[in-house]
Amino acid sequence: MDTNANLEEAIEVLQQLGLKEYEARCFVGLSRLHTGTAKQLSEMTEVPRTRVYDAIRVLEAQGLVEIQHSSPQQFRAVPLEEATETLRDQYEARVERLRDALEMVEIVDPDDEGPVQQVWAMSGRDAIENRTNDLIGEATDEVVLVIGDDSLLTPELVDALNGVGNGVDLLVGALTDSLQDEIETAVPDATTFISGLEWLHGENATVDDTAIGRLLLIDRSTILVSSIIPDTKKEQAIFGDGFGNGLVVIARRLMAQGLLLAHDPGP
Amino acid sequence: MDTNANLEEAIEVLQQLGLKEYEARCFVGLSRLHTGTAKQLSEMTEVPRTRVYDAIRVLEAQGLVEIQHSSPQQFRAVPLEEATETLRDQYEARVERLRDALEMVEIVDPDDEGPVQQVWAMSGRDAIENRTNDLIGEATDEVVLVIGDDSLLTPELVDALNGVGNGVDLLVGALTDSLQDEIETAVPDATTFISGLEWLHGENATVDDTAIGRLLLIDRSTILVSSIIPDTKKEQAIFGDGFGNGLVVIARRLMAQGLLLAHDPGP
DNA sequence: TCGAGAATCACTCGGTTAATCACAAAACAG
DNA sequence: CTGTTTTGTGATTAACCGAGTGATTCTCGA
Repeated sequence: MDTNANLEEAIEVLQQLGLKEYEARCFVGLSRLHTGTAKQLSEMTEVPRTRVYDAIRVLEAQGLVEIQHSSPQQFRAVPLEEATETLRDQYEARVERLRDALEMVEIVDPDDEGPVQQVWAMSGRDAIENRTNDLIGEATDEVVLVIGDDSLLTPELVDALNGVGNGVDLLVGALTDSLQDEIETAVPDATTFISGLEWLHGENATVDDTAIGRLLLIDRSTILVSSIIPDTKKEQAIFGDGFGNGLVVIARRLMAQGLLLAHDPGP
Repeated sequence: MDTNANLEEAIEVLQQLGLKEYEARCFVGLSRLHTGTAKQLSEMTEVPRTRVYDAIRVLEAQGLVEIQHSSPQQFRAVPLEEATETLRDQYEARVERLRDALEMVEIVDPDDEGPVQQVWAMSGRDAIENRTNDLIGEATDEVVLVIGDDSLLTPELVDALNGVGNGVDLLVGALTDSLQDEIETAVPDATTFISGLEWLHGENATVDDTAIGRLLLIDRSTILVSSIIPDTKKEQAIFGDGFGNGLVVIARRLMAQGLLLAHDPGP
């Protein structure tokens, strides 16, 4: 059995969550021992015995393990559900504190407003998805969206699409029939189409090894284009704002040539 | 105005969330600048100018800032709501991964079951609260709960109390009339009382500067007692399991003397 | 009382981060 | 076009923190 990979995975994630290596190792060690002494833990987790105590103390302070003050001391991990819930609580509290602190502060000097020709770059799947959904929520006239990968059609995206105002046209393109079907059932109000942009496919990728992930055009004045690096699966996006923006102009031209299959705005 | 404290708070929390000092400083700097160059940021945040670029790159990769690739480069922070949402997503994903990995692994050797005389120590408000709620959910006969501090009566606790099975007696004690009233309206099924344990009050604290936070007795065989260090507000608890447990025995004796005002189980 | 294991403390080593410097490239003024 | 300033990158040094190890004190059972 490959339980070992899971062990390493757990240790790694715990470190990402802020634990030190010894602490992480001790916690997963206890998770499978259910109850153990420093000696047992040390043997199982390869943590020097003398350091087990420090690690456990930290874990105890975080509410992840319990200590029995006998001799020898006994340790045991909190049940998994409790542990994850506790971690979650911790995090929520932190994010909340951050929000409050920054809200109190965001009052700043509104300096000059730079040129309108702005193209911003951002990356990270979650961040791009959040931005996408936000933008859709702010649309007042039209949303054109092309989805380049099935995994991008998340419940949150569906919610955002279904939540647009009444007068907003929804044009959603997909690359495959099956994805188009999915969209049609999930977002009944949307006009769907199969994208004419064959270059969205990874198979047709040119020299640069990237595939288009999303293409979003809001009210013909804001655009977001994301690409996905096939190797790392990382998503990165560029984001243009303003009617006169170069990117936006290009997008409009694409539409005019029928590539995005938009209908002309009526008289 | 004391906006400075908020700045520091934000920086500190961001570091707890895994960012380095420079990254945190740059992010809060951008949060109040809304858009700025490396130079501006450097002056405002005391981050060496030449290091701003690295920090920003990391932030960009995490989806917290956007970069405009002009010269000079312009940076701007993602809107606060998006940022917190992104951080939340990140964290949720991690906790999820942890849960999955540990679930695959928790199959372990069920060693010997030690003595029944077990007293475990744990600390951390969230962890203790989670344990409290779990224990209440597992009660089959009786729940005796004394709440020593108003702030401990959380919505989750109320849910747990209202969610117990039908045959379970609920006895909830408070220290003040007002708290008792709160409990009565929030948990109609509970029999409430004013605790006769005056020593729960912080005012009456003895030499050791601690006040009792919660006292929980489940089915007369499991007990949890928590105390709150007045200085640090940290909560710590001891937790005893098993009918023959010394702690539990003490608790039952307290009840027999009427201090916990339990009714005797009928014939 | 004594010895063996248990627990704590004090220290070294190595890697990471904070901080500074040197330099190349780009923008800008004249 | 040229020299100067600003911007961006890379290399280098210094301070810090965590991983690993040994010495010391404590606890328990014989």
